[in-house]
Amino acid sequence: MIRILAVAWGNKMFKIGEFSKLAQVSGHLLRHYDDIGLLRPAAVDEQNGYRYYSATQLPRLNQILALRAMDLSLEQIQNMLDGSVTAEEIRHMFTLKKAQLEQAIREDGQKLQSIEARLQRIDEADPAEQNQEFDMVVKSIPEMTIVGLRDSFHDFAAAKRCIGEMKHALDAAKYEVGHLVAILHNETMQETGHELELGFIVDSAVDPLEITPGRVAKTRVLPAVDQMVTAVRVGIPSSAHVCRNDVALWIESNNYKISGPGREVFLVPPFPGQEEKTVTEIQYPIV
Amino acid sequence: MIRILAVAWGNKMFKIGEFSKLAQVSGHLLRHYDDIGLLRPAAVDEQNGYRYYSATQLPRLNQILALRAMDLSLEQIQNMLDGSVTAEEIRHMFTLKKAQLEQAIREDGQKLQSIEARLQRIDEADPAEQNQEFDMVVKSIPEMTIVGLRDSFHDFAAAKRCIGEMKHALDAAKYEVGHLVAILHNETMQETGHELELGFIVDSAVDPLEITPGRVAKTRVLPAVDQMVTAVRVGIPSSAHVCRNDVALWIESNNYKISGPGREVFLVPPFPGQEEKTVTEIQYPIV
DNA sequence: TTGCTCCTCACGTCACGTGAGGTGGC
DNA sequence: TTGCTCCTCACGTCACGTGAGGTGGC
Repeated sequence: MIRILAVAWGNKMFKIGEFSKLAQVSGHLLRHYDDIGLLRPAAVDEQNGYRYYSATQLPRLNQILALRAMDLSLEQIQNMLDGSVTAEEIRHMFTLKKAQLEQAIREDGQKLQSIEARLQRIDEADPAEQNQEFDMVVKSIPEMTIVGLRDSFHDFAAAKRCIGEMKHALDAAKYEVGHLVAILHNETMQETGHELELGFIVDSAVDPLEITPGRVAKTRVLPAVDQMVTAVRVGIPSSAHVCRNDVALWIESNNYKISGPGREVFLVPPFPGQEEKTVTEIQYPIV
Repeated sequence: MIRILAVAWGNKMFKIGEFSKLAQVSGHLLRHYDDIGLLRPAAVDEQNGYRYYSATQLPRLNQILALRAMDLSLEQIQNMLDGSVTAEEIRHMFTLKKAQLEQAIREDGQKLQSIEARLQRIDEADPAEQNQEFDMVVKSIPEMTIVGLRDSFHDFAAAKRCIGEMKHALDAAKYEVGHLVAILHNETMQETGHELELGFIVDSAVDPLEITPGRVAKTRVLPAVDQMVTAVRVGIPSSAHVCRNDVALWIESNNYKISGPGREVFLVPPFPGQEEKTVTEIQYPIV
């Protein structure tokens, strides 16, 4: 009697529903693993296609689940269990996955910080003034070449005049130029006495060009920046400091630090009567 | 001349390629956002379907990118920018996302720990003995009812005898029973003097049943366990302590703590001559 | 006989990336 | 004219979940 039971138990096969309950997984998962060859049932009824699993397959299923819980792909798991990769390769897979997880955690931490900063600003903001949001985007900016000059400008009008003269001279010399870029070389964001570098983006170096007596526009290569906070605003240029303040605030509350001079790229430059249509991208390199 | 330029600039439209370079995104992303209505081009050529974007659309694109960088779905972003959700709902979305990110970070931290533990074991292991791996899976176990008894057993044979008697009595009483469960009530994993609870899983409560004079099997409800480490092994029961050691090691190196008595579920019970086919699931509740 | 379980498609998920195959613009 | 850019499908990604529609087993 006992012996009969023993044999029955020893060969006991589970239908997919029973086995899935044993292992706490869905039947669909088991069918999926069968489809991709990750865990084949111990037996399949030829007639009706029923899958039969043995309890001795539980360790393998658990192995799969354990590796999956470490975020390995099913393909990686399959290779590991098939023994088609060496122990050294397995070690490498784990090391790689470890690095990926560390990266993911860092990135999620960043996201978390921006959300926290955002929530704080929502709570602080006067509900009446649902302020025009300047959303910051961090991106990397490649190296670019500009032709221009660096000088100290007493006020905004002086800079504007210089830009006009420079554009005029460049047009006269038949140079094809791109966007106007202003680089803010004074650390403090004060209203007057700006130390600015003004230039136009060009494809390749050009010869120095005298704008007015004593003022010469030269080619300079702006270095690539790996992490640049970026905000685009539409509006008159003289109100730009408001946006710059927002950028500074954002940088602070997202735990970054400014690592170099800021730039302003005039995507749509200011023109008489159309100043409010000016489109500027404010950029600050950060770490 | 300048005025003409001004008008030209003010209306300047970018083809998708130019605009995508400005914003540092792929053309495909822009087409996708057009398709789902998230960012429609300022103009579309009826003839050839060319998309034309204005620089004034950059702020919106940047908003999208900024929100996307916080892991919000495009659908959520669309609702936020359309103003079809209230400020309060927006706050809620951020709060929810914050919680999700915190959760993800915790989970990734766990995964990281299991991988680190695994790497350490790979490095420590004797390369000769590519040891039979017992992979641990953490899952939650629902409440279950068993009929059985608790006693102190001097050795394994005594427990085995008791199980046989119990099964016999249950069969005689025509009770349908499921798997055999052993609950290990002594903290130290010593070899002798086990304080054990032995029982069979049943669907519902049964009347107390006298097994041998003085020994009565009673119904008891095992509490559900939220986090249970689980390992399945195939092999003779008397070597189970090896696996239990592995479980303990795993628990320790994954920074968990045992929070209650361990269980052993005999998925395929030991039978004479078939002991090596025994399948056991070892379970320990953890926090 | 009646549920219950099992089966095999086939589509949906999420935010695009990667071609295929073709046309318009300078 | 020749590249270059643009267009619209359509499929792939990853690990299943969710039915649809039908059959076998006790």
